[in-house]
Amino acid sequence: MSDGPKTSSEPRTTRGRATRARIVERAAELIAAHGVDATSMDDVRAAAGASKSQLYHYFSDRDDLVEAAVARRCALVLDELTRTLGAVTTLAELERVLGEFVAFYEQHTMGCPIGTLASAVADRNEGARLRVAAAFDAWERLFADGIQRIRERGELRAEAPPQTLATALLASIEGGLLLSQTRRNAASLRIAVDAALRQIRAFAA
Amino acid sequence: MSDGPKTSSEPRTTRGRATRARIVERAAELIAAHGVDATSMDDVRAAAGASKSQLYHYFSDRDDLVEAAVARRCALVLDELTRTLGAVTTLAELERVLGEFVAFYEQHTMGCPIGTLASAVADRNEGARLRVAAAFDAWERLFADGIQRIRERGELRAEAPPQTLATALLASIEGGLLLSQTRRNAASLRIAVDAALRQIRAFAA
DNA sequence: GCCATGGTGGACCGCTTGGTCCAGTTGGTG
DNA sequence: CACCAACTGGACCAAGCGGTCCACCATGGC
Repeated sequence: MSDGPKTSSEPRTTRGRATRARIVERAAELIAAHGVDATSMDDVRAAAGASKSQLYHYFSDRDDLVEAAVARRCALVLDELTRTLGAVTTLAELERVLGEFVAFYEQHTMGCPIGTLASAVADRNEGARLRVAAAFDAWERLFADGIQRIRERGELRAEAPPQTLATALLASIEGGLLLSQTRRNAASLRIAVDAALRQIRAFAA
Repeated sequence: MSDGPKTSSEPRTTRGRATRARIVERAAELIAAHGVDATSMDDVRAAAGASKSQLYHYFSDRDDLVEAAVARRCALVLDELTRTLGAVTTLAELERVLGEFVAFYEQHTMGCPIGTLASAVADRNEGARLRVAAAFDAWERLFADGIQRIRERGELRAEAPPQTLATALLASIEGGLLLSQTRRNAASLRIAVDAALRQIRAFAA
């Protein structure tokens, strides 16, 4: 489950693990800041204070490093999402969390950390694509589990379908973020999220 | 309204206009097929059967050509969308058109022609970003106008907000396409579009 | 028929890119 | 403490990139 067959070599010493981790960490930061295509191996090398041979010692090629960095970034984002969504058990909490989410993007005009990776990687790096797909799955499950808890609590009727509602909510968020990023105006995101939320509320008991 | 201040020179002869158009056309095709970042000036040059000096005669730099190609691609896509959405006047027609839309993506796994451009260009080419934003606006308006016609026809109640519903529908489509493209499975798109449609149907008279 | 202007061909340039190679250092184990 | 695999540094390379330059061709108004 750790990773694909492409990885050059797994570090065997403490120092090696630290070096590899430093490279992945810096690569993930650079990619998050400037995008996959605008991040070169040499940028990573410099930021990590490593040498060329180290990059190619731990990663078979650029795609391999990108995949690791994408996986790392997804893990970080999912940590944050789990922290805010993992404990949601009421409709009010879900609405509050999503409200804060939208409020954040009203102040920081940017794309979705995961969605941006998705379209940068989808048709070009199969390994990285799978990592992003897994991140979407995990995010969607956080929504689905939360909705299910709300339902079990009795706030939603039994026929409310958590999985479907979660998919629709995630799609609204991703689409809303793309529209808002392109328009440099968070209004679209707010409308999209409100619509998805209304859809859920339609199943209120 | 024609274009920005960056354009090197507008062709003054029939031959010049043909050459410029050929370059833009091929650039738009290559970008649609392989993405903005994977399309080099030399790829365009070869595909258009032109010389380097011609590219830089008609466009000040790569960004300028990308902007023109993006605008061209958006225009083509919008033509098609206008053809299918422009005449929608009933809920059933809207549902049919969207059903065909989803069906298409169930067979051809790919991203949204416009959405893909959006995220490739949003933070890197301001001129192109504005073209994509305008395309989103036009698409959204096609939806809004259609919903309004449906409402005026009496199929939707007076309080149905065409503009808001159009934004939510577009966001659902874009998000659904991104999820489906990443997952290589059109199920997410179908769910997202169904949800948006249900939202509209909720205002049925 | 001349000639200015717009259009064209393609060699050329400096730079960055992903990737290779090998000599040297480090550090855990027998 | 010796050894060997793991690790490191960085010079080096070919290919591809965006972009420049200049000599040459086409054409329509005088």
